[in-house]
Amino acid sequence: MRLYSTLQRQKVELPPPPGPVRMYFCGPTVYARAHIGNARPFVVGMWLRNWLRARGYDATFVHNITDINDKIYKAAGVGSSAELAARATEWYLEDIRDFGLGLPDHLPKATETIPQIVAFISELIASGLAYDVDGDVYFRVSSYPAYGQLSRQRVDEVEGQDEEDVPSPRKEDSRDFALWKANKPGEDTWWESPWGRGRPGWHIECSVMAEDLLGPVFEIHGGGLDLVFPHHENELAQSRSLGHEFAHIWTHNGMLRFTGEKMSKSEGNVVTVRDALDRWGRETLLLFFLTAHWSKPIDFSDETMQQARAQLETFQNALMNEGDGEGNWSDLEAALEDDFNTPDALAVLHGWRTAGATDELRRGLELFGIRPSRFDAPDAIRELAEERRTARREGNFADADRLREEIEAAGWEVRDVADGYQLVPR
RNA sequence: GGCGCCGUGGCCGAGUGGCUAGGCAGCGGCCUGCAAAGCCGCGUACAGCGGUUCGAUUCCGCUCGGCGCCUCCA
Repeated sequence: MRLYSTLQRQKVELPPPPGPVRMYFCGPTVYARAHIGNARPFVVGMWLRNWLRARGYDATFVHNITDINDKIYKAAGVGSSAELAARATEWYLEDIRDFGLGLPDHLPKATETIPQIVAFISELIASGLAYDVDGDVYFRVSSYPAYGQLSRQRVDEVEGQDEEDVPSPRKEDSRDFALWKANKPGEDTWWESPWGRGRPGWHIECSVMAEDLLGPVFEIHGGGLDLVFPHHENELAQSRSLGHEFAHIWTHNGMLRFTGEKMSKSEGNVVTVRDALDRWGRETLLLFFLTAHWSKPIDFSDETMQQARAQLETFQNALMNEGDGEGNWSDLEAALEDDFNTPDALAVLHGWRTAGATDELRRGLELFGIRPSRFDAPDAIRELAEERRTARREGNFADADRLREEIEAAGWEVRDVADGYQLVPR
């Protein structure tokens, strides 16, 4: 099993089963409903974990929730930031549950990791890798010569990472980034720390949550491509400067595009997971994600979603009857072992479909959480279909056609098959 | 300006130095009372220009175009 890693710029082999394979994928900041792009790391992470387990790996998946930061304060306005974060966390949990892929092994929250974060920052300070100024603590970028190794940024060309537009005069170096931020007026959520009241910076929480649950060395760190710099670069710097290997493989999923651009809250071109689920259903959405390689961008549009839906229907049709074809499971393994190539895997599934290898097909789709539903038509529809069947037997095709139209008007399609009929929702 | 990704047939989308990807849509056919589903067949694609090579969609260079990051962002 190998995966393309941003750090090494090539596919990196995973140790053989049972591993372990410990995975940490960055989750969302909770201050609004998650959009579909936010869901990609979750979906890819769950697929990967489930697949690794199926392959005999001891896989652990940690997916964090950032429930404290500037955006949350801002979005909460005069309301309670903690309340907003709690509500948005529930939204997110509902959303990911509804994908039907199961849940990560751990869903840590930044606000529940504060003591570990404080301890980690203290260690950085004690090692001379960080310094505090009036209640703020910054990581000293110059103390870590390998800084920039992940994003291939040259340290001297990196612009300042100031949270506000004005460079902070308190920093030794504009590239230094905050580990701890002193509480400011209007910020209603804070913790006591050796540096005074405040709250953790964005990057440190991920280093700490990952190491807290997975240890100082783990196999895979994932997240959106937009997090490579500065977020992941900073995580890597914090942890490695303390001598921890931290993650070995860094996977970055491609951006979800909508109206030609990256879907993002700040652009406003957003479709929430909730809306997409309601409109298209979870299986179509999953199939949609399957159509593109995880590392590539993917376009969300009516057309691409309709194509996904059409594919899903062909699978559903195939699984309405048991086939007696044979499928080669290793074909699917080959596709997934090589960088988790789901479009390639999809082609294998279609091969099984046309071959009538329904056992393998069902098992293969199940891996991705796609479980074609049974179609149980309501009694009223069944009665119409029975009536139509009788009419057809008697050669009364005018009535048969009229009944079909009635059934269609009620949202169902009748298909005449060898031993009767099938009812499929339209 | 710096770092990086990508451009495959109407659409989506893998992949490879020479051998059919696959799907969706379309067209033709089989099947069907008519349909639907399914099956068979068809389009003969790799942005452009150079270069390397016996041979390039696949390697190198340039051009054009799209995208991401460098600021919060999955």
